[in-house]
Amino acid sequence: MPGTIRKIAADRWDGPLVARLRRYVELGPADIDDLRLLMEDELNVKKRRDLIVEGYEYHKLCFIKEGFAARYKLLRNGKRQIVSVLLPGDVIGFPGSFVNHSVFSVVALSDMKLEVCALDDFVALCYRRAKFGLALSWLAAHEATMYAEHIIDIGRRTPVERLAHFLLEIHARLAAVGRAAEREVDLPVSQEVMSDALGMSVPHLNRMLAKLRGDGLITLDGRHVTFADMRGLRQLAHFQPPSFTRIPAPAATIGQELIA
Amino acid sequence: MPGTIRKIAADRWDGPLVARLRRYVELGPADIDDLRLLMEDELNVKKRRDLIVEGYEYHKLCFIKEGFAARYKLLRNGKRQIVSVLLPGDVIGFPGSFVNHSVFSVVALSDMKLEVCALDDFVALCYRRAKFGLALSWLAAHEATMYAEHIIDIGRRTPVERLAHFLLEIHARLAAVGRAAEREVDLPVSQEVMSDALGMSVPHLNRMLAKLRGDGLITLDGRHVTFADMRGLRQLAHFQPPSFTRIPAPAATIGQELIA
DNA sequence: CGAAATTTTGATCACGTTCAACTTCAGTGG
DNA sequence: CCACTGAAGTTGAACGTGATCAAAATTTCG
Repeated sequence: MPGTIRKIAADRWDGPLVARLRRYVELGPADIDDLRLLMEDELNVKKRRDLIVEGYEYHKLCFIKEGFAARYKLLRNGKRQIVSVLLPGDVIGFPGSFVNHSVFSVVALSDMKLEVCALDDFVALCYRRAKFGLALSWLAAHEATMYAEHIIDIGRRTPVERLAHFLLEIHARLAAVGRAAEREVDLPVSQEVMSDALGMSVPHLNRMLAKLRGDGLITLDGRHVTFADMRGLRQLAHFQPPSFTRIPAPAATIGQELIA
Repeated sequence: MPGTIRKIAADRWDGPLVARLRRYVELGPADIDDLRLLMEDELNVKKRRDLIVEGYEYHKLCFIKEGFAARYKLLRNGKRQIVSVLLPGDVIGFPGSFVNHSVFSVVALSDMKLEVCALDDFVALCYRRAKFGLALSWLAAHEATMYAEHIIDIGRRTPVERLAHFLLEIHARLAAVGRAAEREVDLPVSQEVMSDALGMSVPHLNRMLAKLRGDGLITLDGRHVTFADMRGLRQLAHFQPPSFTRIPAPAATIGQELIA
């Protein structure tokens, strides 16, 4: 692998954004420099703060460096449905920044560190370097896949299965960014959040948690989960993490990386 | 508006794909030509045929010219959850073509006409014209928004509300491609499909349909729905269609279109 | 230490599933 | 032309699951 020295230099700034995009596409030093220049701001957000409020305009992309958040909608009857739990490496502002009036709200579930850039600036970069537009599409496909799995969860899985699936998903996603060990996780969320994500009541969620424990599939210590029987849990949840293709390199312009 | 003659010529071929992408971005004659060249095939598919089967590789994008389909997953217990109903102008292969082994299946709900292109070819085009990569992102954001709304539906709306929301969504989407009148739709799907989409049993769906009829919100004649009280239905369903931003034009290269 | 948030447990009951039978309708072949 | 078939829609009765409400136990945090 040539150019090692330059590569390391550019990597000095490697936010969660770079790590995330690298799952889909090769990024050279020039790419990373471009990305860094895009960032307007490093933002610190306190727990329980609303980041995006339904009905307002919001045209930024925020990349989570640290902390957790939830994308949700509040219904007239006071019920809340959480659409997705956001972890380090995830993007806030998708898909909200693409519509005129945000349809969902996002709230910080813990203190957070974010990197912010304007959507318009990102789009401008995409025009200059098409690979970023593609990376955004891949990221969107990833997001959509998780949403779809969430639909399956809520629609046709029983409450225990749902919970099992949720635990495995969170574990897999945290492990993918190096924040979880092989067979354990610290849950980033309260039971209320889980129940709002999984479309059930808090007491029932609690009982299902107890059931998983009783069946010897997990052990619990506060919010620390240990997967006692990963196989059994996976089977119960029908869990199989999707593996994403990488974006093909441009055919005509091989070596573009080196020029940059 | 200059260049009218060329524009009309190019517009002669305007599949549902062009109409769909135009919701997000300006397309010039050169763009449309490029798109047309991409298309490998026009495909006819019979009702009940599987288009994508879970677990297999699939790396094409299909644009629906005519007909309906459903993206779904079958669970071990025999239950089926429909993730989304696909209408003319929609894309088959998203997000399935972005993962190594498709997680969902797609089945034709009616006879269909499709335009097919290879994902790799589309990606190659994106490298040449960045706007297509962005268009794909926007389309993906649109898809993700619908999925998210579907999660809300199943998770926290009551069965009647869910059904009402479903009817309104299908109506709005069909109207957007000119296949539905102001206050009526021909449902493209059976009650079994609806129940699998909404995560309830067929009998219950049927009763909720009867309830909407009884409450004077809709009238039914076979699969022809007339919205007797659109306001009331919208309120019941908390329905508000998202409106999408358009992709900003490239700042530096105004007039790029003319060169092409 | 006091106050608030979170987790746990219990009792009751409505809602929606399940299963079953029956109806209606479109297509098909005798 | 009508009987046959299979798919789709409709209705009913019984059961079980998970929501709801309430309260206690526990932890976290100001």
